[in-house]
Amino acid sequence: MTTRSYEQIPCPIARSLSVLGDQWTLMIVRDALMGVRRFEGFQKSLCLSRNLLTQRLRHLVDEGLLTKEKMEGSRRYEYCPTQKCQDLLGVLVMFSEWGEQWCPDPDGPLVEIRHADSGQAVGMRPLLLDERREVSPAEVELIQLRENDD
Amino acid sequence: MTTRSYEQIPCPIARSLSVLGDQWTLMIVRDALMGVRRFEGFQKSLCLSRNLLTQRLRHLVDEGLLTKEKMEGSRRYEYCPTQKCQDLLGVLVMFSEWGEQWCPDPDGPLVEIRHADSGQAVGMRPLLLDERREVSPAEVELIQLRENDD
DNA sequence: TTGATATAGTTCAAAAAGTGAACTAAAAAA
DNA sequence: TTTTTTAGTTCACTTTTTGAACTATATCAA
Repeated sequence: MTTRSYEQIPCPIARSLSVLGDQWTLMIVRDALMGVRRFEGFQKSLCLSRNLLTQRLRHLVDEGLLTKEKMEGSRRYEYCPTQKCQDLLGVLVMFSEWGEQWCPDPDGPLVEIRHADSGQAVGMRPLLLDERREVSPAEVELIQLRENDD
Repeated sequence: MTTRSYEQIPCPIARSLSVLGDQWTLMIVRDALMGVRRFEGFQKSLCLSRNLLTQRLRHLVDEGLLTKEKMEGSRRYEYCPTQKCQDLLGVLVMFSEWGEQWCPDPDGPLVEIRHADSGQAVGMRPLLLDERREVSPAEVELIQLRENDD
């Protein structure tokens, strides 16, 4: 299902996409990071077929992005995002920024990225990691260090 | 092909993924941003079937992420990333950072994100947009403003 | 100019994956 | 206790993807 040819390509982007790069996984992660916890919640939010949802949730649990935990005071389970999953927030924020810019919703933004404490607007911006100084996205390069030797 | 049920979900992440969220599109974008320009280049780099590559390149041209341009001094064409495509660099950087952190390559990083002028390491970090101040990713929230009413 | 090779696709059959609807079993609510 | 909700499973059907072979230009080399 989510194990592709490009899993072999020695590149962190390829490795990420071999875990996340199918049609539904990132949408499930999105829901999980917005607070959805249960099977029916994901299914109603995304309208994907129930057997696929079963597969995808299992995949996310196997990959350590969700844990299936017994709910307190109940015998039912809920799917909780792990740190590995929460660390995808930046990816989703970038998708959101790109979507707002290049395929805007006529009714205005639906999702907001905010600073939890202050409620201020937050964006992901390129920063020189040692100086902690912001630079223009146009000055950022993606460079492949070695050749893929397979 | 890349037109999904969640295209209807009024969310910029969903809209982005309805354009980019299939198995190969983001890998083609990755290649394009690393300098690949031609059909055989993408095909050899990614080892995807040629007919799918044809479809995906057409899709990317239709969506305005690549242009098919005549090469100077030749009658052949090349696929060049547009600004819309270059604006996906931040998405790829986030995938790369996540991949390095959570599925590291035993042989060390293969892709580097650098400041073009100085060669310094760059990362995408959450910034309060008005103050231009960096905040912790843990303090960033993704909030859905309205309900999806379909 | 000719022949060889490289490039950019197309075509098609087989395999894999996704969809949608119906069904099941346990848990929770009335 | 009966009903409803939840969390799946099953299965037939459709769509996508794969892989291999084929085609038609374009470029190169002699």
